[in-house]
Amino acid sequence: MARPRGTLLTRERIVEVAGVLVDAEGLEAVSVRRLATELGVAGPSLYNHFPTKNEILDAVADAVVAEVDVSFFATHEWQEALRLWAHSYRGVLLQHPNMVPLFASGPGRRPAALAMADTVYGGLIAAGWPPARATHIGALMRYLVTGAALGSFAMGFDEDPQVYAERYPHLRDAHLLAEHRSSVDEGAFALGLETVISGLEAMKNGVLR
Amino acid sequence: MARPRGTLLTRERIVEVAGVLVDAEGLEAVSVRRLATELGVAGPSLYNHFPTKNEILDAVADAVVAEVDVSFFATHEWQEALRLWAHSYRGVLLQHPNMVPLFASGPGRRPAALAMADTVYGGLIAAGWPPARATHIGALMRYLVTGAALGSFAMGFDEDPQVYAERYPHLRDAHLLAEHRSSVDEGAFALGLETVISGLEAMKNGVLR
DNA sequence: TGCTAAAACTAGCGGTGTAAGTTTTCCGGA
DNA sequence: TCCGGAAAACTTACACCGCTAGTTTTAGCA
Repeated sequence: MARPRGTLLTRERIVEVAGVLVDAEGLEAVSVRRLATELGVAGPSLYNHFPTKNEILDAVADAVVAEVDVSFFATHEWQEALRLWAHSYRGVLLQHPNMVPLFASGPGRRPAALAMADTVYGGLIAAGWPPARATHIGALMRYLVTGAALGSFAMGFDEDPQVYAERYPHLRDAHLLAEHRSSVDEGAFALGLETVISGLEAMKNGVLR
Repeated sequence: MARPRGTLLTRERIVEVAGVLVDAEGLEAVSVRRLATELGVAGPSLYNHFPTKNEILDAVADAVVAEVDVSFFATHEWQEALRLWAHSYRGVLLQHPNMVPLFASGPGRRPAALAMADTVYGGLIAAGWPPARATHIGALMRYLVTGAALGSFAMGFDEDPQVYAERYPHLRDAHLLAEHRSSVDEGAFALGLETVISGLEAMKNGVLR
């Protein structure tokens, strides 16, 4: 086959199939040849649409970020908007756990990530926050959400309980955490979110600093 | 050469050299053959000491975690201990930016990570926090620190300012952030840390909930 | 002293990302 | 309407990757 009649590949289709493959089988399952096979195409054909495998994965990550709902900043007060946005953000990452490592290495300056940052920053400015603080708040929220997603993904207490008891006395019951992990994660995340938001509220009202 | 007179390789030496290599040239520079060359040894000899390349990198990550200072929980009140520990933790990660992706994929249950969790959890319990809350607090701090390290590593506004002005109106001056990045990161991290700690203080005194 | 386990080696397998060059199809301009 | 160049698929191939297998020599212990 040389050039086919209809176009077989588009950036969109490549990104979509790659995303499905990552979700289903993990990052290591995505090789150029494997992804091409999944698309019904021979290996290096993908390089007609992307210069590099990493750029494909970056685009996948960006498509995921695009799922985050930032509409709240147009309809709610900044406190509630932050809260709802953060939960949406975290929810999206939790739905794609295999992609979390992508956010640890790829640059956070793809279109969807920038659009999200733009909306959040704009919303905070409109709410009266000084630019420097708005920058801090946006960054801080990102830390919380990505840190939480990363933590959920990476942590795990599933070894022999006896080993724990001997070596790490305070973690004696930590092996129990495995089954409660998602609830622990939610609790810790909510704790952080609420303490931060009420701290910010106090700061805005001049109670702090 | 068959088996040499003196031992050429030890786990410690492998981990140490691998760490130096990651710091100097990044994760992709570490291949088994390259690392072996750096150790003055032929490729697969490393497999006499580690079953897998990933386990080498896990050990490197764990050695980094071991640098974190957790002694404060024995000498300070829980608020100050949390603060000092978090800063130490973040400082260590910032000194090894190339390793950040390791913390996004590797399991957080290597010895040093567990020892750190044990100390923190124990300190919070000793300070009177109920176990469930102590778990949340420990997890939350981890979210903050790793999220911040990850953010510092991944973020970057260094493209053409004109592109920003057109597409992301609120980020018009965001390209300026590149030069102030470390100060922004520090500010955002400190903001999170302080709001969280004072929120926790209020909670412990029964002001909240 | 002799045996076993350890620690290095060499050779090689299947897979990886990507470059190079080829062929065919599509599409815009004369 | 024709035609030339870009686009999009292909095949081939390279250098490297993680890792396995089997070999040899040394070290340590009975």
